Amino acid sequence: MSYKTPRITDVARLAGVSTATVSRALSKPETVAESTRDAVLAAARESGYRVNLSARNLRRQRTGGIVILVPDLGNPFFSRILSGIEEGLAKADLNMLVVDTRQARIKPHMVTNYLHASRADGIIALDGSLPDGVLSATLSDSDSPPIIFACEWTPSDRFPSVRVDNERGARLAISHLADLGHRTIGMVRGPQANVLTGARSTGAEAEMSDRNLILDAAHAFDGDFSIESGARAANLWLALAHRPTAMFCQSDQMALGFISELARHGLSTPKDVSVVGFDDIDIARRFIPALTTVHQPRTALGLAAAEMLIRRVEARDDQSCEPSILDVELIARDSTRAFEG
Amino acid sequence: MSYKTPRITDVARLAGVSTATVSRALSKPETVAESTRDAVLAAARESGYRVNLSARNLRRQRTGGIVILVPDLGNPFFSRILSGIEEGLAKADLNMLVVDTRQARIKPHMVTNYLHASRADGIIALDGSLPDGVLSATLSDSDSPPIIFACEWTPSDRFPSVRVDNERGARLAISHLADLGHRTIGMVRGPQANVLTGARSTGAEAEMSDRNLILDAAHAFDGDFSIESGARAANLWLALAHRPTAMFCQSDQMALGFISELARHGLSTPKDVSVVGFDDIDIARRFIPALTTVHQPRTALGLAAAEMLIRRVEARDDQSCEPSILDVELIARDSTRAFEG
DNA sequence: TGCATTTCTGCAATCGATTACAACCCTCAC
DNA sequence: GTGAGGGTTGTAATCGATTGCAGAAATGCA
Repeated sequence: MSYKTPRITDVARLAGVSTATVSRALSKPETVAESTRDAVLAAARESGYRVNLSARNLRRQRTGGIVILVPDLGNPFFSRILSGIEEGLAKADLNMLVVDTRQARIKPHMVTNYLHASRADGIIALDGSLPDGVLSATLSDSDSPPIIFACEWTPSDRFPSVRVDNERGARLAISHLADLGHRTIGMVRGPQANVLTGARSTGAEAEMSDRNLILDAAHAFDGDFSIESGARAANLWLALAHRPTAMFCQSDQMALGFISELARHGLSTPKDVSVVGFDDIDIARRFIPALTTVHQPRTALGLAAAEMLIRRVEARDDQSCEPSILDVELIARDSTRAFEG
Repeated sequence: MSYKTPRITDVARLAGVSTATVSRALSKPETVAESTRDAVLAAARESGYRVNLSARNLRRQRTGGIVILVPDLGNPFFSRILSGIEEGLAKADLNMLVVDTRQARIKPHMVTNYLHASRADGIIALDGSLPDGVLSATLSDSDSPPIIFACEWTPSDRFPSVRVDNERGARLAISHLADLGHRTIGMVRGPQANVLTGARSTGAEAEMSDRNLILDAAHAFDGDFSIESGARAANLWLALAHRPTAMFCQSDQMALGFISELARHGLSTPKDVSVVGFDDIDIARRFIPALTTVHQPRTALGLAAAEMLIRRVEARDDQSCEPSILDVELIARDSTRAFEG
């Protein structure tokens, strides 16, 4: 005994009205007489009616979904951001379509597929390094849905974005180390082309120069924000003849990898070197030593991104492109200590 | 100068054929003559045509999306599983709709919304603790899409699932500690009602009893798999008059929280207590000390779940309900050592 | 050449809801 | 009593693609 899903005509028949009335009673209740509305609602409940979203979306010319482009889903840095995004989207009854852009880097057309209005009503990109071709296609195609960047952004900055003040964060990190008396400060950078790497490097170097410190090129290592790249940097650091007494790692993951690898070689943080991270991921305050780092409000950032996007989806003419910049904060914990010259 | 998105009729006109032919040339190329096909493809390329998914889905009675129910998106444990799922779904050209079920616990109807065929073609639940009402509704409603569980499962086990052998994992953990000479072993459990808690507790206790060890009720603490609940357990452990010399924590996060909190009180692992975790999250091998734990193949698990679901979506009659059980492995690292009586 | 297949294509119905428009019923004021 | 105007409701077009069916064209075979 299997029943077909009830359709709007079934509800209409049951309530003794037309489908138009059912539709209105359900989505614009105030336009329908109370008695009719009650009858419709009762019929809907009785039959277990649920609107068919494909049909609604086709008619309304929308999809009810927002695509989230994530550089690497396996990276826990993104999980709280996604959580914030989901919270924001749920309010507007939008779904979150999560797409990992790693494969997409190889096959740009995979991403292009998502940047189309029939797939999603909007896009939140957590990945600033999307192929140029993809984005320009998006810009020129009048039919592509609004896109905004969160955390990262594009170098050209032609798209709206929500992010933290990365330069200031980096300055805070350097200030903290300099205030502790460190004079030779090294750095583990993110990927060369990454906008975050650029902003954090700029901020760090500006602060150092304000304080008459210089960044020795031999003390700056390239990483990719991952734990293991931090560990690799540690090995380079170990090989140095003159080691910096403090390190600014541009992500917590790299900081943890760095500290961990040093520990394997018998060196301890902060005794042998002070380390500052960036992000304040969940494990940072529970690591041993607890990591001094620059806090990013990740959930709030995701939420803000969702809200900004919703505004654009609802009012497509709002073309103001001001990035929304959230504040960062240095959290001093146990991975840094005063330099004892 | 803004162009409307081309529709199938535009392509048809351009290629000088009917919409039916365009549709076939695009989705069943072998049924169309080669010359016609070429003309259609050329017209499609020229006009920048992309199929409207709402229309296709309406007609085909599908949605192209799979809903993933995640207990807590902020928890990095899930990120690699999601990554595996995404990989599996992408092959079948299915989207991943991620839903956080935290709010849903308060508002069950929110979840019910997702369990409907017009929303998704299938469901992967990473949350075994969904309200009973929700699931029974799903079972009885012939129109709800296939659902499978990954990692967790339902106590009744009436739904297919993909998971690891949790009992065996727990036995491995206890064996490892017992082999190291520990005779009093404590435990930090997950939430009371959770199936994982049940299986891991059962396995651990079975192994202990096989070895003539007993679990003192005072040595078993309740947690919720989170870092902070591990830290709370550590404080209870500290208050104990007779402390177990080894602890089995039912999640890595709890193990890390436990070790971290002890460190704050000046105790060190494994010198003062040996600790085994469960999951092998990314940070485990980089924690200080590196965490001994039971490895779960999380990406593979997500991938397997996606593939199993795809099979069910494509052949709805396949009602075999055998859970697929993946293997676990104990990874001995530095958080455990021999008991020195 | 003539008839039977096979291959290819087009017509038109269909998926299920939304909504512009028109029609209707009331009430109320003059 | 009549017309204006507000409130409700129904009719039917529409969103854009897919596909069953039947007809047309091409091919095979005797």
